Amino acid sequence: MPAVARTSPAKIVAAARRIVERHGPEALSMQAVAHAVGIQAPSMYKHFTDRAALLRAVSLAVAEHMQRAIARATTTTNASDDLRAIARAQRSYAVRSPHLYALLFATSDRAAGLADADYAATSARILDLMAVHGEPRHALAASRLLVSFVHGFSTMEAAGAFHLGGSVDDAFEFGLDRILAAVQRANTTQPSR
Amino acid sequence: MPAVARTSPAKIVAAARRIVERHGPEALSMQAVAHAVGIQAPSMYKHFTDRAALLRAVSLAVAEHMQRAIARATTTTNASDDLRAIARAQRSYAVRSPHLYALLFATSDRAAGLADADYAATSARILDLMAVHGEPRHALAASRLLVSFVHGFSTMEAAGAFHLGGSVDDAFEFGLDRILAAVQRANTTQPSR
DNA sequence: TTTCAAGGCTACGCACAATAGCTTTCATGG
DNA sequence: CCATGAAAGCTATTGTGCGTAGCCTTGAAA
Repeated sequence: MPAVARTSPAKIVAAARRIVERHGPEALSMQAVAHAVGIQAPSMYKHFTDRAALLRAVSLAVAEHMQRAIARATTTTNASDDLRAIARAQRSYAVRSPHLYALLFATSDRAAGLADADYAATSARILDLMAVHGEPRHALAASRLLVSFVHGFSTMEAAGAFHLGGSVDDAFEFGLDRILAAVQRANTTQPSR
Repeated sequence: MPAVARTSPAKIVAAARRIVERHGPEALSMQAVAHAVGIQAPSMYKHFTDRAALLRAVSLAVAEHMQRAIARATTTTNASDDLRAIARAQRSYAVRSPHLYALLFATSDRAAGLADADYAATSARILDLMAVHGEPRHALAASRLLVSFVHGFSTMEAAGAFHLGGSVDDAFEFGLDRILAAVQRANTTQPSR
């Protein structure tokens, strides 16, 4: 290859990620990232075609990171425990890094939204686990129920929407318990009440 | 009052709302709104201190509009029907106007997020209904479960996240059924299975 | 050693937010 | 019946940020 190479796409993404994590996506200016990696703003365009592309790269990196965190959380001992672990890992990530989490679901004019393929791995894992934990014919709907709850809860918690008192942790566990019980396979040891 | 008055805050908010609804929040420039109401961009600042204030006003108008839609949906015949109706109304709104819906939950640096008070009415209504439908001591957690599901599902549907086939409508009704059954009061006529 | 492209730079154009300061219009009070 | 003053408009301007144009440097490869 050719010339001096003062930085790299990976370093740029890392710097951009840090900025978004701390100050939100609108704080992500090409200039800020450029200075963080020691180059001038226009040189950014040698690595990413535009700001949207950079944001997409950050989204992708975050998605991979979160999927790894989720994968690490599963114990593979039993399906419902794994579903719980995935749910907790997702919420934990969302609350710890709300800006990064929001990025994954941003729909704003396709600026940073991820392609279907990026969710495929985790979706498939949840679907498989749900087919074991519950009735296979309801596995898709049950997965959507669980995933919607976890995503909605995490988003609202991160946005500070739960302000009526009561333990937010307890509410999450309550929801998790009720959902898993409600979609549980009939012939299991634990009865539904 | 004083002078010509070619427009009004209400008209400006209406125009701004239309722009956000159609093209998303980032399409909301002061110039675009100004032209839509027939004035020049700097004159906008005679009505709103800055862009964030305008966006906040739009959020508020949308919140009121959606709350009215939700209030209209309730039949007051029985608690679980009302909870279902509220859930369906919220999802319907989110899917029909995803940009406006997203605005209500935007946390981005407090740009457009709403204050606690704006949610109070609907929150309280759901909490009351849930106290009737389910065990009162679990009403808060059960409300959070239901609301999280509805919000998460609506957001993900609007973002096009449900792409694995199957009926999205059915999945929503499935989730609603299971949640309401799972938090139902014990001494009710309808058994949980 | 010559070439050439990657990766850096400065200079620039454009879009948008926001401010400054002027002008117009009408409602009110002398 | 005017004089005043505030509301609401305007043009001009500044600042910031995206993105492009075009030049320079360097090292790898021919």
